[in-house]
Amino acid sequence: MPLPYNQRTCYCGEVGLDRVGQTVLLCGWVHIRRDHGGMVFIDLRDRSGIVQLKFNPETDPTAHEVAGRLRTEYCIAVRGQVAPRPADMVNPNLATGKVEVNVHEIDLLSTSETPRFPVDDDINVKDELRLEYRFLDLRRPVMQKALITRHRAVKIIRDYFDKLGFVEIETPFLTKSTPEGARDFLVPSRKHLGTFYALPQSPQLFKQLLMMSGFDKYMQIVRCFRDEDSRKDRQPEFTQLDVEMSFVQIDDVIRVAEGYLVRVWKEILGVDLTPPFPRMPYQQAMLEYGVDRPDTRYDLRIKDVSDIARRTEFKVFTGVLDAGGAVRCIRVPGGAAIPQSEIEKADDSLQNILRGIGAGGLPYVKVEAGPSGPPAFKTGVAKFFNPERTAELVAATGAQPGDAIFFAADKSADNVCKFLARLREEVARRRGFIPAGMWNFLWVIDFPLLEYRAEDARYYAVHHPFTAPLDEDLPLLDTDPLKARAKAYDVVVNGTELAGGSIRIHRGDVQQRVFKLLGMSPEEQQLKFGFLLKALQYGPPPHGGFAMGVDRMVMLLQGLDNLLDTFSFPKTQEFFCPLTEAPSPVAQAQLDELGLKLAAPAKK
RNA sequence: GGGGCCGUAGCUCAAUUGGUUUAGAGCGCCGCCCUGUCACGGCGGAGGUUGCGGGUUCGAGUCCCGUCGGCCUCGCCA
Repeated sequence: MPLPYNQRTCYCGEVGLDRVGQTVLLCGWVHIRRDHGGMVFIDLRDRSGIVQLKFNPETDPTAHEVAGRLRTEYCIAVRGQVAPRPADMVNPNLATGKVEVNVHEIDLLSTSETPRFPVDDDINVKDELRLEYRFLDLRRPVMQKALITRHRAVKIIRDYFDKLGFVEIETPFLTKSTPEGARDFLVPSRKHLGTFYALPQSPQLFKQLLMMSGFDKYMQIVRCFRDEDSRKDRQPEFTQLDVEMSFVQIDDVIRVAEGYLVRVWKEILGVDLTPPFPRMPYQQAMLEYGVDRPDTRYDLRIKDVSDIARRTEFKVFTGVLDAGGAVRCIRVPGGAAIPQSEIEKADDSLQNILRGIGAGGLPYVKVEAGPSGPPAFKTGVAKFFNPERTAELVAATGAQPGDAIFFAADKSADNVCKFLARLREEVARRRGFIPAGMWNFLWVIDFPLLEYRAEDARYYAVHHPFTAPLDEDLPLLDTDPLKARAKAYDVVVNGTELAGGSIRIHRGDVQQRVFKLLGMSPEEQQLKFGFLLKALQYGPPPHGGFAMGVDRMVMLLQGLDNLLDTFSFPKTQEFFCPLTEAPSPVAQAQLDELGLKLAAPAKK
């Protein structure tokens, strides 16, 4: 019998003791049916939770008859009376477990095929299948919670920035390709045959132009597109909080960014962060942690022991040092207890993991109490350390009996960083050095402005080509560009880069100098960035800002290690959408209209 | 772009060195029974082109080649 489902009285999860005696009208999906032949129980689910419905054949034969035909995921509306459960029938596992609804009327709104997987929190199903049936996957309470949390985080951001006087301004999705940086997604133009728009990798230049337009506080929650291979924490399209401000220095931007992070963590997690967050120069991060996004929840800091290594007889050490490399190590407290197999034998041994990223091996020593007092080394490369070198290394690392010391040696110091950074992570995880519930926020600052890539023999911008150098490093652009530091900053939390930004170049002459350093001729500069250089001629204000990965933030807030569940409709690693089957071939007529001819027939 | 692992019932998995008939199990599904369950229970049942194509072999889920898809990883991601 038809029920006025538009007159729903409340959500399932809101049916509690306070509603006992009330008549409620509920809408939702059949979570599970328990049919006793006589009495039928249905768990009804909506986005708020689950409540038990009771169908009694004696009092409500018509409704009971319908209930007997219900199956999982049928969509129904019911009207009935809320009743307390008998004391011994209370279900403590259900938020609404103290009550049930005696259903008098039911309306079967639609039936359902048997779902390909249960609509439950704990499922063990391949991601691909979940994506194909994403509409069912998203019915699962844990997913509903994830998307609602995402909504709340975004709402907090908008409220926060609105209150501070920021204006949210949309920027184009169909824009100009900028070959610098990631690979662009291209969109062919029908009006201008043979030319292409690119989807924005970020609204970087538009937000700078908005500063030149006088909107001195801009923000946008915006989709960005990068056609680079995905990872479990990377999707081809993702969402950024994009912020830009005029007349600011680094500290001003950092204060604004810290403010919203504090609010989000407080309001979503109830966690009190205490600004200002610590700041760490890039150099220190690389030396002590091996990465520009240090996880400071555990120590295991890297020590450079090149001086000691040089005076050993170990050819691996002396060899890389002669070649201008470095020898560094980390001390692992209690590391002597790590079994040999885990260090060098097993398939997933530390050594094999390091070899997988290019290390030659994993030299190490275990530390034990020496016969006459001072610690001694054993196993591994212990034999290359005479008593003097041993004492020096013990002093340098603070090693105690029972520890292990792992070395990385390479003729490239960058590689040494890479190896030990990976080792830190791996050891911390395996040895349980990562404390739960800790949120270590920090700013990494003083990034180099440029890096040099030998493969095409030119400089590249570490952040992006619009980042300003530190004022005192400006002269270095002509003398020693690699030494110039940038007015750039990244927020790192627990080893994840969450946001990054910079003060931008707001002087045309400086911008052209940087472009030139990046190997761009004046003609090329005009071709690629003429509009920026033009705008810089009309009273550009000093400005800077940052961008933050919203998806990544939501991932952190929910304790996920996978970005997929922060998106409503994500894609697989190969950028395929199992739900819509995008991308797909298009009609020949569409290609003709765009003046496109395929070099090879489309697959599938 | 490179490397690795994987693909068997609706789902998650099993199937000895290539060899036993009809490729199994749990869950789910279908039917009947059951008035207080909430992991409901009992009895019965259906369900498979082992991703796809080729090859080796007396014989292939198992071995080889190709292909499609998924995941991990290196490169890449200013």
